[in-house]
Amino acid sequence: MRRSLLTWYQHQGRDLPWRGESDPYKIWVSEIMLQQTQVKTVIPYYQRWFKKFPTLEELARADQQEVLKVWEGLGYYARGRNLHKAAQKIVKDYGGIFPQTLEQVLKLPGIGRTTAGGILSAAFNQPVSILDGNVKRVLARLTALLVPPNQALSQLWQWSDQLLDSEHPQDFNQAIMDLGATLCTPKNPACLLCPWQKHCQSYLEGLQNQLPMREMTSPLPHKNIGVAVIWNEQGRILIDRRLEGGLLGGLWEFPGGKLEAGESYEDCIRREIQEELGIEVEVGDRLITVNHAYSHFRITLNVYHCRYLGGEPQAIECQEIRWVTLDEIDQFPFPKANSQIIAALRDQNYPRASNQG
DNA sequence: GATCCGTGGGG
DNA sequence: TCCCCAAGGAT
Repeated sequence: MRRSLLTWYQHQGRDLPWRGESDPYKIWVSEIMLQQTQVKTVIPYYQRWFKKFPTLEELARADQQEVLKVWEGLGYYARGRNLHKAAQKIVKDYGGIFPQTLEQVLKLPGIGRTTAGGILSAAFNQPVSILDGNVKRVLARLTALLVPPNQALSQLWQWSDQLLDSEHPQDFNQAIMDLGATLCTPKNPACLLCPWQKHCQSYLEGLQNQLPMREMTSPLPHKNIGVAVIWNEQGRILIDRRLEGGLLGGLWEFPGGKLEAGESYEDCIRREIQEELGIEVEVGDRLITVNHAYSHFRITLNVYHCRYLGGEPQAIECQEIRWVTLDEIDQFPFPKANSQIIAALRDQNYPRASNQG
């Protein structure tokens, strides 16, 4: 059974930029980028990353803002922040040499059991099992698991451990992930091409399109947000850097906040700007409305041009604030929903600028 | 153990 | 348009 998978992998495995790579730094970066993120999305970010941070030492020396700028658009920004923190820890604790024991690797921020197994098997051919989304799906189908995978994690880890080819852990882990990504897909699995067809309980029972069982999901709540593009008399815009811990931590944004019951967007924006920045603004024309879905809620950004009236801007509910021109704004990492606001500002501003000469 | 944490693409 | 889900980890 292991042999049939490895033979399939030898002929049908994907050719990916990090395959055959022996530098643990490069393996590590690929594993972090691939968390909850498809290969196609990762590849351009992966290439760009090493132009900016060719070595682990250069990553450790970088400023967090540079790291987040390269990560901009990839999402789950704690991954980028943790990559940076872990690089500094590796330089400090291990002399810049990526650690090679499971215990040490698991202590690095952003690395859990699956990522640790992925790194140790891919970089050092160590027999450490993994349980990513692909493996969960493959094993759930293989065994015809009758509960959602996340309700049977200890069982799935046992199966992953038992199946792992201890003679070829590097290729085996890559192979089972490729199987899940290319044949044993979430919808319409290509069972006729599968090397494990004869071993697959779901296929034998005709259940491959019913399994794995779905996880329980609750409907996403929706929030309406008032957002301010605050202009001063020099034609600069006020942006703020979000607090470290939570959603989009460390990224820049246009200030604003949640609309309260019975409140107009004008009132909301004046209130939020006073609370967060301690300044007064006049709310003007609506610039754009942006709908965006995060992983656990949806928002509508109602964006208004505002005029700065007075008060000294203070970083009350953020890390930092800055007045910037539209030309400078590209230097700062912004979340995706905000990039639509920037695009709208450009569209609107260029004709204005040309009219003014 | 349940929640939080982004974004893009497919059906 | 809407829902699903993708190389998960931290709290």
